[in-house]
Amino acid sequence: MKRVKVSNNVIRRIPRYLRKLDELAEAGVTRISSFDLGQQLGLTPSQIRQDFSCFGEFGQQGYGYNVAALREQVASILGMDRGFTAILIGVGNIGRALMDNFCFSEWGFHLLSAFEVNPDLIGTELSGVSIRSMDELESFLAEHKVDVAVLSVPKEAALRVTERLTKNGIRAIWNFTNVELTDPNSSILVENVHFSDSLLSLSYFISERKDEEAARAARAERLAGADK
Amino acid sequence: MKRVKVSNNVIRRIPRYLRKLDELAEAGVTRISSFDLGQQLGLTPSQIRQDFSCFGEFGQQGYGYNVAALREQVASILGMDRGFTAILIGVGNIGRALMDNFCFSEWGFHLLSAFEVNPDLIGTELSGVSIRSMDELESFLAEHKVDVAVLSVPKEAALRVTERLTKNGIRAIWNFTNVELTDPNSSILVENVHFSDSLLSLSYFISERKDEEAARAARAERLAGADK
DNA sequence: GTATTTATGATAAATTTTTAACTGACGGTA
DNA sequence: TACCGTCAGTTAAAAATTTATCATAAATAC
Repeated sequence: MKRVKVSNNVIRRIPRYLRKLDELAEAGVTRISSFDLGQQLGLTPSQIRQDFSCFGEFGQQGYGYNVAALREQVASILGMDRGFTAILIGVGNIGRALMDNFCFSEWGFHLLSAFEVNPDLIGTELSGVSIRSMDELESFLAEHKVDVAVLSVPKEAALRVTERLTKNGIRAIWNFTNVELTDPNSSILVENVHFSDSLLSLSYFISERKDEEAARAARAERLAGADK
Repeated sequence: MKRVKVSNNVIRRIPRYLRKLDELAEAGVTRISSFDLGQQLGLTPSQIRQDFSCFGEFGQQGYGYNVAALREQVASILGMDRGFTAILIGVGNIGRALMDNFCFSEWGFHLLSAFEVNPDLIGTELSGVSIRSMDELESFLAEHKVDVAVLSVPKEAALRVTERLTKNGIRAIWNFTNVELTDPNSSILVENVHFSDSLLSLSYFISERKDEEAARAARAERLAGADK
């Protein structure tokens, strides 16, 4: 597969393509043009063709894209076929929700184990994944190749645990804590799921809309006043 | 406050500023320059000044920004002082995690109630928030001004619930289901928290890094071969 | 079998976003 | 109180991203 330097914006769109393609396949759609795909995702056909062209030529002139074939290409671009492994740290509410509801294998990941400090949980299983003591973390990492650590510990523990992880070979963290782990001069990959950032963005957009509506109302008011 | 059309990229950075400013305040820092703030966030000073200039003049030449004052400005930009209200639909794992761990009020939101179909949960409380039957949804919405619906129902229910919500006046959804709700020709604001998208982006970056390392190793190999 | 339509991939243009440069206000200091 | 250095806000330049255009290949219709 072609692998030139691809912009961040493109990469953030690829998972959306995957999701849409799965949806199309399920609906029995076998081919789709960049135009129709764009319609469904709110993107221009140009952008879609440009995005895919970063990785190769997956379409056919006069036909469009084969849904199943493109889906496989996209999955491969994202590394879903590489058998990445993960461990989860912190079986609190979020950790449990992930273990219970989030199907790691559906996205190409293998969740090897979870780690906890709560003695009531240690030794038990959740969705077929064993929960180990945090004391076993280092030895486990020494024995297994782990690509990603899912960090779902309380805020206070985040930095301390991160240090233990990186000291023992972890080079990618999926971060559910509200702590900014991203260290500019570190080679650790950190992917943040900051709930608060997301909600605050939404809060901004709602505010913006309310302001616009208020301004529109005020204009209408003035106009009505000038009329009489 | 100034409110020109601000790009999406800017808006996505504002919550990060808020988080960092809170962190600085907690550490006792009272003033900060765009240069230092940039250092800590991995952004250029220019970009930070440019971002804030979309909304007004919050700094002082020769001094920098007052951390506490800027924090309040940023909070106001995001609408945190507007007293937005929310309800939560679906007290499954994710819903429970949000009610338990996510402090809505910390971000200016008031979580009025949750809604569930499971009879065991209906009538109970979680973190001081009452759980009502889904049957009461319409009447509740008729009686309360609700700005945001937090959608944490199973995938299958997502579209059906969304329709009920929008039919009853909900105009903003914080979506935790893995369903693409965003309808291009709708005025409903949807903010998605797609775990899978996030993980797959990380998966891409890990793949990219592995490929680079493999390529580097191969080059070194060839060089060593040419040497002898 | 030929013409016509469809729709890609490549290239070019337009737009947006980011970065750099500049001006001048303010604070610190002697 | 006058000087110097700092640093915000603004303007301009550069870079990146998105959109439009075009040439052409494949599919479909006749």
